[in-house]
Amino acid sequence: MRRTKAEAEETRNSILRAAERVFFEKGVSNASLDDVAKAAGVTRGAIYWHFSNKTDLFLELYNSVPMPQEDMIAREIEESGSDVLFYIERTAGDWLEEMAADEHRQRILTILLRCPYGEDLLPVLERQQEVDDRHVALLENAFTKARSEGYLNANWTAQSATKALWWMMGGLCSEWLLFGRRFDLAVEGREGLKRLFGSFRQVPSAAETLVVS
Amino acid sequence: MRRTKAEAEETRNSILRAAERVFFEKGVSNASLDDVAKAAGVTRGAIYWHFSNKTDLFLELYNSVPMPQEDMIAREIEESGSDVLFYIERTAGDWLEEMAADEHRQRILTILLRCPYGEDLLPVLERQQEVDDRHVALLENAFTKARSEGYLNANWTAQSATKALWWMMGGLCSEWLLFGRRFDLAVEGREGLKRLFGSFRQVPSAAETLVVS
DNA sequence: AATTATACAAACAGATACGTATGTTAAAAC
DNA sequence: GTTTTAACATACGTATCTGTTTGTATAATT
Repeated sequence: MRRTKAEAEETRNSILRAAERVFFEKGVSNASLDDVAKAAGVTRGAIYWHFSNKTDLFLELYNSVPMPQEDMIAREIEESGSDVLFYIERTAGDWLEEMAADEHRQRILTILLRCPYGEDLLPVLERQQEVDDRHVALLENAFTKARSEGYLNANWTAQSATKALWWMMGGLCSEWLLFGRRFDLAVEGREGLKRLFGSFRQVPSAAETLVVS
Repeated sequence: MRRTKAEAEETRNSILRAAERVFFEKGVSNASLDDVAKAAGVTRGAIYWHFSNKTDLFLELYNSVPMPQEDMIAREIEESGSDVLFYIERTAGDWLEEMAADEHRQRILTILLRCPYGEDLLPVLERQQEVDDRHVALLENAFTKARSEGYLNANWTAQSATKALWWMMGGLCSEWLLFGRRFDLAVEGREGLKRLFGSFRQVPSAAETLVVS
């Protein structure tokens, strides 16, 4: 029964959403296209009409997730006049909060973390690495600005601060996503960020003044 | 052709080592028992003789990896008289170095990170969580001792320091293992540890006292 | 020395899962 | 109004993987 173009696009989207759930629950390589089809309320025929195979479906699923606009973030960093560190901390905390609230993102990221990047979906891995590299570069720029404006503790370089933050965020999210969300991501995350950025800011002389006074 | 008991144990071990390589390369659920058998130079008959199925093989592989003796670490923490923080930093750095040198551990950990913990190998996940929880508890004890002895900066609590270190180590290793070892784990790791522990130690008043005395 | 149990290999049967080929219906195109 | 074609469903053939069964040579047992 031929559907209208809008309806077809609807089924395509429902297949993508079903693939997201099924891939998340059973793992990409463990899920069959029939699982996805049943979850979407269609048959494998519909999947093979809209996508060429499972790898293609996975790639399209990966492409369907909207990327955060890095340009905007970069511009905001430029414009964040006073305390750059405060802005970075707030952005990181907000990102955690969005992650905790958005099951869509959680599933996509979990799938990406767990997926066995063997040969066929290697382009996904490479693209993911590009995105990560750009994010790290953005962070390092921000921390460099913070250092040049005297906000960064002498103990930290822009690079080491970037990596410390990046790895902490990564470890935090990995544990939360891969090991069953056993804590409140936003609360624990913001607490950790507070401490880490406290140590970024803590310039000894000022601290001494604080303690002495 | 029946082999002697020693030879049988040898083939069992070769199957386990082959499973480690194959699971690492193709992913657990994507690897067939025939792949493992061929990699081990046997047939599936040998595998089904020594193990009951793939899940059992995976569990035995997981059990075959020797656990670091926590008791010893705990005792060393107790005995580390002077600077507990220095000991923790050194232990963490050594752990990274061992990881970088031991391809065996790398593969096992990668498999564990990527494996789709669905239903059947849930006990593995739970045991892994227990191990992690004990490690975190050990760390927190050490940091508590560090705090009570005045080595820990007022900016950090024992808990927040524990989590910061834990997440940073986790993010570091996850990125290194899952995304293709694009940097020197030991060097970058020790650098990051140096900065983080620098901020742990940096306690103005105590440092002042130390310097003055 | 004969028997038995062990350590596998080889063959077999059943279940998926994949890709394709074909069928079907209704929306477009003319 | 007829034809065409898009959007699927259904059916088919095939490869693969699994679990079991059977075969077999040799070490261990008696």
